[in-house]
Amino acid sequence: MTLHVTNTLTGEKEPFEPQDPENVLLYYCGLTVSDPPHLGHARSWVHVDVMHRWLEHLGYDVRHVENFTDVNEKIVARIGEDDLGESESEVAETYIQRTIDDMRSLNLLRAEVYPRVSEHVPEVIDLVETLIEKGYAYESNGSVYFDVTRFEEYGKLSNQELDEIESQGDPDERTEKRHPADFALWKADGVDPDAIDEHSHEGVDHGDTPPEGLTWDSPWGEGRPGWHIECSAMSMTHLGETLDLHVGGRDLVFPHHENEIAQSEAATDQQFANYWLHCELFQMDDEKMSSSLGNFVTVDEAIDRWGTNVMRTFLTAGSYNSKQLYANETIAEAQERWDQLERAYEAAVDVLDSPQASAKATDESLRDEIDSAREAFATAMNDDFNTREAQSALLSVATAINRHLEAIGGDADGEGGYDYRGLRRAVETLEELGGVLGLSFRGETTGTATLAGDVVELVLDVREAERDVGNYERADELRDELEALGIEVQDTDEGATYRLPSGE
RNA sequence: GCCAAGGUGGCAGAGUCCGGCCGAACGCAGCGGCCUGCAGAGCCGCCCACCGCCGGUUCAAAUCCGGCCCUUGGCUCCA
Repeated sequence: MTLHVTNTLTGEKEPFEPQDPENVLLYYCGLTVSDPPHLGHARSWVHVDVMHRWLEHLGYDVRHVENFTDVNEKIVARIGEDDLGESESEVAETYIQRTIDDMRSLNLLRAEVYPRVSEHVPEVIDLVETLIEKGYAYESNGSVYFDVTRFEEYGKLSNQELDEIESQGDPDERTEKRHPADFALWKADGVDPDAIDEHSHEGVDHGDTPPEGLTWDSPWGEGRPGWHIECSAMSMTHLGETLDLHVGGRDLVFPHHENEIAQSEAATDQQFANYWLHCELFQMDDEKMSSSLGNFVTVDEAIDRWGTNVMRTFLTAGSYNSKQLYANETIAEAQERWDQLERAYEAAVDVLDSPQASAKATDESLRDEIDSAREAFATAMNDDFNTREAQSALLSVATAINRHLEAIGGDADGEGGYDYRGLRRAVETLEELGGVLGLSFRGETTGTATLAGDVVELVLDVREAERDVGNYERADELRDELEALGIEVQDTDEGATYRLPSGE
């Protein structure tokens, strides 16, 4: 089965065929860097990252471009707040750095480039000029608007009729516009102080001298790029006129992506993107998580608390295009899934790297289960990146490992022994397919050469001595105390084993 | 009001495009058993679903068609 994706443009699940059979041009609508990234952003990032990884797994060379919108009145509104910075670009850089740090801690593959609006203003101006020349845009009081009535297919992405769209943009723009749904490509002058007020955090008062944003000279006078135009300018600059995949949040379908299509296709007469994929949003109780509602958990808080692997397991616990419930219970479940994978992985590595792993032992059912898990994983991912099903396939590898270890058990020195080739295949499968989900197994087993590990072993030796003399009360205390530190202790036939908390 | 997505067990979440293998996956929670000094982990088994409601098509529907109810998102900044 080949890869199929759900295309918002058609509403259908379609076979994915990039223009060039070896390359995929992927554009992801990145953030406006005016607030710290939250888990909602992380959810989309991780899903795009998984798409990227799966496409590479399928053999494509993925050219992934992701922008930072660093010119926006919301950024200007943050000037002077906390230690964010004293200018629009300083505030933007503060948040860009934070965003990049978060991306790294989520184990995201790097994009080919992360273009910023402030470095693409000449391209924006060129594009706006083209649109005016072709009659799709008009200047009004130093601002330039896109004329939606000239673009016949306007509304094709969000399925709306033009006369049902009431208006776009600030109220005071409306007098300058020919049609209420026309949207700004270029805005005259600097940032409107009212906009600063509107976007400032509560309690922040800039007084009589509101901060000012950047402006650029243009054929229409000093001004700033409109909100939507930058994505068209940047994606064309770095990926060309027609993208294979354009991905973004569901909340951007209208007006942002609709407007991108209009301005891009009007300018180039080419289809802007062949496949539009939209990531669904988090649900918190009965509303979405968002910056503007303030009901978010930041990425760094989440990573600190749960760790990268658990967060990625959580974020891929549903399909990218279905809503996900954000709740402690759903995260705890992800924690459990990840622990199962990691425990099985570590157990397999332990045995694999032991003399009990035999060159001749073969466990057909282990091998069969790995093969069918690999197939199930591929089928799931090819079916519109069904990450939940993919996780399920991974878990079945873990079960197969445990079953094999259970079956051989303490009898490894006897007839059978552990199936070296089977376990090696299992370990590689977890690494490879887990890697597609961006999960990384620690690759080392219990008893590592860390100081923490040495100390734990020391405590376990003491505990073992207590057990030998039947002092179970003290032994249990020691175990409880270790577990209070996050160290899992397990008594087995070969003595106690332990797992350090992730990150240690 | 208009546009879009969705309503599946106690929770979460696949399956719906291509009707039958769905008496509904995977996981969590719950219950038994194995193992264990105990616990955990693991293994084996079990419990819980008339798949929002009503009607239709069909030999056969969670899956197709029609109507209705409800939820969420978009129509203002938003992943």
